[in-house]
Amino acid sequence: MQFSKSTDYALHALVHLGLSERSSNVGIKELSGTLGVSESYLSKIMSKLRQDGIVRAVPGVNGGYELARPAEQISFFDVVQVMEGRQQLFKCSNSRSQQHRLLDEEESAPESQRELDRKECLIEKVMYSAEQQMYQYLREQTIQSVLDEALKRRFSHEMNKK
Amino acid sequence: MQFSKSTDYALHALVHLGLSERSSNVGIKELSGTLGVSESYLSKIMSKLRQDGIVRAVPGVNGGYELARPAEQISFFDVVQVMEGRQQLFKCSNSRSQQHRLLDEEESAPESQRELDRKECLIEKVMYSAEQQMYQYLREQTIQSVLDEALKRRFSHEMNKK
DNA sequence: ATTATTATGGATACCAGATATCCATAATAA
DNA sequence: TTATTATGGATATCTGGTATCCATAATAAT
Ligand code: SF4
Ligand code: SF4
Repeated sequence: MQFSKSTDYALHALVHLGLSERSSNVGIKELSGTLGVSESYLSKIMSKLRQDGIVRAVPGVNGGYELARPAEQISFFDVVQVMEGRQQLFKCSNSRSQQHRLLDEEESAPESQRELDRKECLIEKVMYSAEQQMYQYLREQTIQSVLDEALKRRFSHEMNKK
Repeated sequence: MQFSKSTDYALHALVHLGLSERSSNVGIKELSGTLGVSESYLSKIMSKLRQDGIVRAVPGVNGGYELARPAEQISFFDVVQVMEGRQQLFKCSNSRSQQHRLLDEEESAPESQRELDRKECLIEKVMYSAEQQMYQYLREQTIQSVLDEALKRRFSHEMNKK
Protein backbone atom coordinates (compact mmCIF):
# COMPACT_ATOMS: atom_id res chain seq x y z
CA MET A 1 0.00 0.00 0.00
CA GLN A 2 1.42 3.34 -1.04
CA PHE A 3 0.18 6.85 -1.53
CA SER A 4 0.25 7.57 -5.24
CA LYS A 5 2.77 9.90 -6.77
CA SER A 6 -0.13 12.06 -7.84
CA THR A 7 -0.78 12.92 -4.23
CA ASP A 8 2.87 13.76 -3.85
CA TYR A 9 2.82 16.05 -6.84
CA ALA A 10 -0.45 17.64 -5.83
CA LEU A 11 0.82 18.53 -2.38
CA HIS A 12 4.04 19.97 -3.73
CA ALA A 13 2.19 21.94 -6.37
CA LEU A 14 -0.10 23.46 -3.77
CA VAL A 15 2.86 24.41 -1.60
CA HIS A 16 4.42 26.12 -4.56
CA LEU A 17 1.23 27.99 -5.29
CA GLY A 18 1.10 29.04 -1.68
CA LEU A 19 4.62 30.32 -1.84
CA SER A 20 3.79 32.31 -4.98
CA GLU A 21 1.05 34.47 -3.56
CA ARG A 22 2.21 37.33 -5.75
CA SER A 23 0.41 39.38 -8.36
CA SER A 24 -1.04 36.65 -10.47
CA ASN A 25 -1.33 33.06 -11.58
CA VAL A 26 1.42 30.54 -12.08
CA GLY A 27 1.33 28.50 -15.26
CA ILE A 28 1.80 24.80 -15.75
CA LYS A 29 5.18 25.52 -17.28
CA GLU A 30 6.65 27.08 -14.14
CA LEU A 31 4.97 24.47 -11.98
CA SER A 32 6.34 21.68 -14.10
CA GLY A 33 9.77 23.24 -13.97
CA THR A 34 10.12 23.62 -10.23
CA LEU A 35 8.59 20.24 -9.45
CA GLY A 36 10.52 18.39 -12.11
CA VAL A 37 7.43 16.67 -13.50
CA SER A 38 6.22 16.63 -17.08
CA GLU A 39 3.65 19.25 -18.01
CA SER A 40 1.25 16.73 -19.50
CA TYR A 41 1.04 14.67 -16.36
CA LEU A 42 0.91 17.57 -13.99
CA SER A 43 -1.95 19.04 -16.00
CA LYS A 44 -4.12 16.10 -15.17
CA ILE A 45 -3.43 16.53 -11.51
CA MET A 46 -4.14 20.23 -11.52
CA SER A 47 -7.37 19.58 -13.38
CA LYS A 48 -8.49 17.23 -10.66
CA LEU A 49 -7.67 19.80 -8.01
CA ARG A 50 -9.67 22.35 -9.92
CA GLN A 51 -12.69 20.09 -10.33
CA ASP A 52 -12.68 19.72 -6.59
CA GLY A 53 -12.50 23.43 -5.98
CA ILE A 54 -9.07 23.45 -4.43
CA VAL A 55 -7.44 25.61 -7.09
CA ARG A 56 -8.77 28.05 -9.63
CA ALA A 57 -7.57 27.90 -13.23
CA VAL A 58 -7.67 30.44 -15.98
CA PRO A 59 -6.63 29.74 -19.57
CA GLY A 60 -5.16 32.20 -21.99
CA VAL A 61 -2.26 34.62 -21.86
CA ASN A 62 -0.85 35.05 -18.37
CA GLY A 63 -3.24 32.38 -17.22
CA GLY A 64 -2.44 29.60 -14.81
CA TYR A 65 -3.42 28.38 -11.39
CA GLU A 66 -3.94 29.88 -7.96
CA LEU A 67 -5.29 28.59 -4.68
CA ALA A 68 -9.07 28.77 -4.65
CA ARG A 69 -9.11 29.58 -0.94
CA PRO A 70 -6.60 30.61 1.72
CA ALA A 71 -3.86 28.08 2.39
CA GLU A 72 -5.02 27.62 5.98
CA GLN A 73 -8.30 26.31 4.64
CA ILE A 74 -6.75 23.62 2.49
CA SER A 75 -6.04 20.55 4.56
CA PHE A 76 -3.93 17.57 3.67
CA PHE A 77 -7.08 15.56 4.06
CA ASP A 78 -8.76 17.52 1.28
CA VAL A 79 -5.90 16.79 -1.06
CA VAL A 80 -5.62 13.13 -0.18
CA GLN A 81 -9.33 12.64 -0.66
CA VAL A 82 -9.23 14.15 -4.12
CA MET A 83 -6.18 12.32 -5.34
CA GLU A 84 -6.64 8.93 -3.73
CA GLY A 85 -10.37 8.72 -4.15
CA ARG A 86 -13.02 8.34 -1.48
CA GLN A 87 -13.36 4.59 -1.08
CA GLN A 88 -12.30 3.24 2.27
CA LEU A 89 -8.82 1.77 2.55
CA PHE A 90 -10.05 -1.60 3.71
CA LYS A 91 -12.87 -3.48 2.06
CA CYS A 92 -13.72 -6.95 3.29
CA SER A 93 -14.17 -9.37 0.40
CA ASN A 94 -15.45 -12.20 2.56
CA SER A 95 -18.96 -10.98 3.21
CA ARG A 96 -20.36 -13.96 1.33
CA SER A 97 -18.05 -16.53 2.88
CA GLN A 98 -18.94 -19.17 5.41
CA GLN A 99 -16.81 -17.38 7.95
CA HIS A 100 -18.89 -14.27 7.72
CA ARG A 101 -21.95 -16.28 8.64
CA LEU A 102 -20.08 -17.68 11.61
CA LEU A 103 -18.95 -14.30 12.84
CA ASP A 104 -21.95 -12.17 12.11
CA GLU A 105 -24.95 -14.25 12.94
CA GLU A 106 -27.61 -11.64 12.39
CA GLU A 107 -30.06 -12.49 9.65
CA SER A 108 -30.03 -10.20 6.64
CA ALA A 109 -31.19 -6.94 8.10
CA PRO A 110 -33.70 -4.58 6.51
CA GLU A 111 -32.25 -2.02 4.16
CA SER A 112 -32.49 0.71 6.76
CA GLN A 113 -30.09 -1.19 8.99
CA ARG A 114 -27.54 -1.74 6.27
CA GLU A 115 -25.42 1.31 7.10
CA LEU A 116 -25.20 0.35 10.75
CA ASP A 117 -24.28 -3.19 9.83
CA ARG A 118 -21.30 -2.08 7.82
CA LYS A 119 -19.88 -0.31 10.83
CA GLU A 120 -20.47 -3.36 12.99
CA CYS A 121 -18.61 -5.59 10.60
CA LEU A 122 -15.96 -7.00 12.89
CA ILE A 123 -12.67 -6.65 11.08
CA GLU A 124 -13.70 -3.81 8.85
CA LYS A 125 -14.74 -1.85 11.89
CA VAL A 126 -11.21 -1.95 13.27
CA MET A 127 -9.57 -1.07 9.98
CA TYR A 128 -12.05 1.70 9.39
CA SER A 129 -11.34 3.27 12.75
CA ALA A 130 -7.62 3.10 12.09
CA GLU A 131 -8.14 4.86 8.81
CA GLN A 132 -10.12 7.56 10.57
CA GLN A 133 -7.28 8.11 13.01
CA MET A 134 -5.03 8.98 10.12
CA TYR A 135 -7.61 11.16 8.44
CA GLN A 136 -8.35 13.06 11.61
CA TYR A 137 -4.72 14.04 11.82
CA LEU A 138 -4.61 15.01 8.15
CA ARG A 139 -7.65 17.19 8.65
CA GLU A 140 -5.68 19.27 11.12
CA GLN A 141 -2.71 19.76 8.82
CA THR A 142 -3.01 22.53 6.27
CA ILE A 143 -0.91 23.79 3.41
CA GLN A 144 -0.39 26.92 5.44
CA SER A 145 1.28 25.01 8.24
CA VAL A 146 3.83 23.73 5.75
CA LEU A 147 4.38 27.21 4.38
CA ASP A 148 4.98 28.53 7.89
CA GLU A 149 7.50 25.84 8.55
CA ALA A 150 9.25 26.50 5.24
CA LEU A 151 9.50 30.22 5.88
CA LYS A 152 10.67 29.73 9.44
CA ARG A 153 13.35 27.37 8.23
CA ARG A 154 14.43 29.74 5.53
CA PHE A 155 14.66 32.54 8.07
CA SER A 156 16.73 30.61 10.57
CA HIS A 157 18.99 29.67 7.71
CA GLU A 158 19.58 33.32 6.96
CA MET A 159 20.46 33.89 10.59
CA ASN A 160 23.03 31.13 10.54
CA LYS A 161 24.85 32.78 7.68
CA LYS A 162 25.59 35.87 9.75
CA MET B 1 -4.62 3.50 -2.14
CA GLN B 2 -6.09 0.30 -0.83
CA PHE B 3 -5.14 -2.40 1.60
CA SER B 4 -4.40 -5.54 -0.37
CA LYS B 5 -6.71 -8.51 -0.33
CA SER B 6 -3.86 -10.48 1.18
CA THR B 7 -4.17 -8.45 4.35
CA ASP B 8 -7.86 -9.13 4.34
CA TYR B 9 -7.35 -12.87 3.97
CA ALA B 10 -4.58 -12.92 6.56
CA LEU B 11 -6.72 -11.22 9.19
CA HIS B 12 -9.65 -13.50 8.54
CA ALA B 13 -7.43 -16.55 8.62
CA LEU B 14 -6.00 -15.55 11.98
CA VAL B 15 -9.45 -14.98 13.40
CA HIS B 16 -10.44 -18.43 12.26
CA LEU B 17 -7.35 -19.91 13.88
CA GLY B 18 -8.17 -18.05 17.06
CA LEU B 19 -11.70 -19.43 17.04
CA SER B 20 -10.36 -22.96 16.55
CA GLU B 21 -8.26 -23.19 19.69
CA ARG B 22 -9.13 -26.83 19.98
CA SER B 23 -6.93 -29.90 20.17
CA SER B 24 -4.75 -29.33 17.16
CA ASN B 25 -3.88 -27.64 13.93
CA VAL B 26 -6.17 -26.52 11.16
CA GLY B 27 -5.14 -27.36 7.63
CA ILE B 28 -5.09 -25.18 4.56
CA LYS B 29 -8.08 -27.11 3.27
CA GLU B 30 -10.38 -26.12 6.09
CA LEU B 31 -9.04 -22.60 6.06
CA SER B 32 -9.59 -22.29 2.34
CA GLY B 33 -13.08 -23.65 2.74
CA THR B 34 -14.33 -21.29 5.40
CA LEU B 35 -12.72 -18.24 3.86
CA GLY B 36 -13.75 -19.00 0.32
CA VAL B 37 -10.28 -18.50 -1.10
CA SER B 38 -8.26 -20.91 -3.21
CA GLU B 39 -5.82 -23.12 -1.35
CA SER B 40 -2.89 -22.18 -3.55
CA TYR B 41 -3.21 -18.50 -2.90
CA LEU B 42 -3.95 -18.80 0.77
CA SER B 43 -0.86 -20.96 1.15
CA LYS B 44 1.34 -18.09 0.11
CA ILE B 45 -0.25 -15.86 2.70
CA MET B 46 0.09 -18.40 5.47
CA SER B 47 3.72 -18.92 4.56
CA LYS B 48 4.39 -15.24 4.97
CA LEU B 49 2.70 -15.24 8.34
CA ARG B 50 4.84 -18.16 9.36
CA GLN B 51 8.08 -16.57 8.20
CA ASP B 52 7.23 -13.66 10.43
CA GLY B 53 6.54 -15.83 13.43
CA ILE B 54 2.84 -15.11 13.66
CA VAL B 55 1.68 -18.65 13.03
CA ARG B 56 3.32 -22.01 13.39
CA ALA B 57 3.05 -24.59 10.61
CA VAL B 58 3.56 -28.30 10.63
CA PRO B 59 3.45 -30.50 7.52
CA GLY B 60 2.38 -34.09 7.37
CA VAL B 61 -0.68 -35.96 8.48
CA ASN B 62 -2.92 -33.90 10.74
CA GLY B 63 -0.62 -30.99 10.17
CA GLY B 64 -1.70 -27.43 9.59
CA TYR B 65 -1.45 -24.04 11.21
CA GLU B 66 -1.91 -22.61 14.67
CA LEU B 67 -1.26 -19.25 16.26
CA ALA B 68 2.37 -18.94 17.29
CA ARG B 69 1.43 -16.89 20.32
CA PRO B 70 -1.74 -15.97 22.25
CA ALA B 71 -4.28 -14.01 20.25
CA GLU B 72 -3.97 -11.05 22.58
CA GLN B 73 -0.34 -10.73 21.53
CA ILE B 74 -1.07 -10.55 17.82
CA SER B 75 -1.93 -7.02 16.86
CA PHE B 76 -3.48 -5.78 13.65
CA PHE B 77 -0.32 -3.78 13.24
CA ASP B 78 1.76 -6.94 13.17
CA VAL B 79 -0.36 -8.40 10.41
CA VAL B 80 -0.49 -5.24 8.34
CA GLN B 81 3.26 -4.85 8.54
CA VAL B 82 3.84 -8.38 7.29
CA MET B 83 1.37 -8.28 4.46
CA GLU B 84 1.76 -4.73 3.23
CA GLY B 85 5.49 -4.48 3.72
CA ARG B 86 7.46 -2.07 5.82
CA GLN B 87 8.09 0.89 3.54
CA GLN B 88 6.40 4.11 4.57
CA LEU B 89 3.12 4.97 2.89
CA PHE B 90 4.36 8.28 1.57
CA LYS B 91 7.67 8.69 -0.17
CA CYS B 92 8.56 12.09 -1.61
CA SER B 93 9.89 11.76 -5.12
CA ASN B 94 10.94 15.39 -5.39
CA SER B 95 14.04 15.35 -3.27
CA ARG B 96 16.18 16.23 -6.30
CA SER B 97 13.82 18.88 -7.64
CA GLN B 98 14.34 22.60 -7.61
CA GLN B 99 11.49 22.94 -5.17
CA HIS B 100 13.24 20.82 -2.64
CA ARG B 101 16.20 23.18 -2.70
CA LEU B 102 13.82 26.07 -2.16
CA LEU B 103 12.09 24.45 0.78
CA ASP B 104 14.91 22.75 2.53
CA GLU B 105 17.82 25.10 2.33
CA GLU B 106 20.22 23.20 4.50
CA GLU B 107 23.34 22.03 2.72
CA SER B 108 23.80 18.26 2.47
CA ALA B 109 24.19 17.22 6.07
CA PRO B 110 26.75 14.74 7.35
CA GLU B 111 25.71 11.12 7.28
CA SER B 112 24.97 11.08 10.99
CA GLN B 113 22.29 13.70 10.52
CA ARG B 114 20.59 11.87 7.70
CA GLU B 115 17.98 10.16 9.84
CA LEU B 116 16.94 13.39 11.49
CA ASP B 117 16.71 15.11 8.14
CA ARG B 118 14.25 12.61 6.83
CA LYS B 119 11.89 13.46 9.63
CA GLU B 120 12.38 17.15 8.99
CA CYS B 121 11.38 16.79 5.39
CA LEU B 122 8.43 19.15 5.26
CA ILE B 123 5.66 17.28 3.51
CA GLU B 124 6.90 13.82 4.30
CA LYS B 125 6.96 14.69 7.96
CA VAL B 126 3.25 15.41 7.97
CA MET B 127 2.37 12.31 6.02
CA TYR B 128 4.61 10.18 8.17
CA SER B 129 2.95 11.40 11.35
CA ALA B 130 -0.45 10.68 9.90
CA GLU B 131 0.64 7.16 9.08
CA GLN B 132 1.87 6.72 12.64
CA GLN B 133 -1.52 7.77 13.97
CA MET B 134 -3.08 4.90 12.12
CA TYR B 135 -0.41 2.43 13.17
CA GLN B 136 -0.65 3.43 16.79
CA TYR B 137 -4.31 2.53 16.75
CA LEU B 138 -3.63 -0.75 14.97
CA ARG B 139 -1.04 -1.62 17.59
CA GLU B 140 -3.75 -1.52 20.23
CA GLN B 141 -6.11 -3.78 18.34
CA THR B 142 -5.49 -7.48 18.69
CA ILE B 143 -6.94 -10.60 17.17
CA GLN B 144 -8.26 -11.41 20.62
CA SER B 145 -10.34 -8.24 20.73
CA VAL B 146 -12.08 -9.39 17.56
CA LEU B 147 -12.63 -12.83 19.01
CA ASP B 148 -14.17 -11.34 22.12
CA GLU B 149 -16.50 -9.24 20.05
CA ALA B 150 -17.48 -12.20 17.90
CA LEU B 151 -18.24 -14.39 20.91
CA LYS B 152 -20.17 -11.63 22.64
CA ARG B 153 -22.23 -11.12 19.54
CA ARG B 154 -22.87 -14.81 19.19
CA PHE B 155 -23.99 -14.97 22.81
CA SER B 156 -26.36 -12.06 22.61
CA HIS B 157 -27.79 -13.66 19.50
CA GLU B 158 -28.54 -16.80 21.46
CA MET B 159 -30.32 -14.71 24.04
CA ASN B 160 -32.52 -13.10 21.45
CA LYS B 161 -33.75 -16.47 20.32
CA LYS B 162 -35.25 -17.23 23.71
C1' DA C 1 -12.35 40.36 -34.08
C1' DT C 2 -7.92 38.21 -34.22
C1' DT C 3 -4.18 36.04 -32.27
C1' DA C 4 -1.28 34.03 -29.10
C1' DT C 5 -1.40 31.55 -25.07
C1' DT C 6 -2.87 28.40 -21.75
C1' DA C 7 -5.81 24.84 -19.61
C1' DT C 8 -8.81 20.70 -20.66
C1' DG C 9 -9.92 16.09 -21.51
C1' DG C 10 -10.02 12.01 -24.45
C1' DA C 11 -7.21 8.34 -26.29
C1' DT C 12 -3.59 5.55 -25.71
C1' DA C 13 0.67 3.20 -24.25
C1' DC C 14 3.35 1.25 -20.72
C1' DC C 15 4.73 -0.74 -16.52
C1' DA C 16 4.70 -2.56 -11.83
C1' DG C 17 2.53 -4.79 -8.43
C1' DA C 18 -1.37 -7.46 -6.87
C1' DT C 19 -3.89 -11.53 -7.67
C1' DA C 20 -4.04 -16.20 -8.79
C1' DT C 21 -2.79 -21.01 -10.17
C1' DC C 22 0.21 -25.08 -10.98
C1' DC C 23 3.48 -28.30 -9.68
C1' DA C 24 7.66 -30.40 -7.99
C1' DT C 25 9.78 -30.87 -3.55
C1' DA C 26 10.51 -31.11 1.41
C1' DA C 27 9.00 -32.21 5.86
C1' DT C 28 6.39 -34.64 9.14
C1' DA C 29 3.29 -37.90 11.58
C1' DA C 30 1.20 -42.22 11.45
C1' DT D 1 7.50 -46.61 4.34
C1' DT D 2 3.56 -44.14 3.15
C1' DA D 3 0.12 -40.81 3.11
C1' DT D 4 -0.46 -36.19 4.00
C1' DT D 5 0.45 -31.49 4.27
C1' DA D 6 3.15 -27.23 3.83
C1' DT D 7 6.68 -24.82 0.86
C1' DG D 8 8.43 -22.12 -2.74
C1' DG D 9 9.61 -21.36 -7.56
C1' DA D 10 7.67 -20.42 -12.04
C1' DT D 11 4.28 -18.45 -14.44
C1' DA D 12 0.00 -16.21 -16.12
C1' DT D 13 -3.34 -12.61 -15.77
C1' DC D 14 -5.49 -8.54 -14.27
C1' DT D 15 -5.63 -3.96 -12.47
C1' DG D 16 -4.48 0.54 -11.51
C1' DG D 17 -0.91 3.98 -11.55
C1' DT D 18 2.14 6.47 -14.43
C1' DA D 19 2.98 8.96 -18.47
C1' DT D 20 2.58 11.14 -23.09
C1' DC D 21 0.25 13.08 -27.24
C1' DC D 22 -2.90 15.91 -29.39
C1' DA D 23 -7.14 18.14 -30.74
C1' DT D 24 -10.16 21.42 -28.61
C1' DA D 25 -11.95 25.06 -25.66
C1' DA D 26 -11.40 29.15 -23.14
C1' DT D 27 -9.34 33.44 -22.14
C1' DA D 28 -6.52 37.75 -22.21
C1' DA D 29 -4.03 40.92 -24.84
C1' DT D 30 -3.71 43.42 -29.05
S1 SF4 E 1 -17.75 -9.70 9.84
FE1 SF4 E 1 -17.06 -8.17 8.34
S2 SF4 E 1 -14.86 -8.47 8.22
FE2 SF4 E 1 -15.72 -10.34 9.16
S3 SF4 E 1 -16.15 -11.73 7.40
FE3 SF4 E 1 -18.01 -10.60 7.79
S4 SF4 E 1 -17.88 -8.86 6.33
FE4 SF4 E 1 -15.76 -9.67 6.56
S1 SF4 F 1 11.19 19.04 1.75
FE1 SF4 F 1 10.73 16.82 1.68
S2 SF4 F 1 8.64 16.74 0.86
FE2 SF4 F 1 9.45 18.77 0.35
S3 SF4 F 1 10.41 18.56 -1.71
FE3 SF4 F 1 12.03 18.22 -0.20
S4 SF4 F 1 12.07 15.96 0.02
FE4 SF4 F 1 10.04 16.48 -0.90
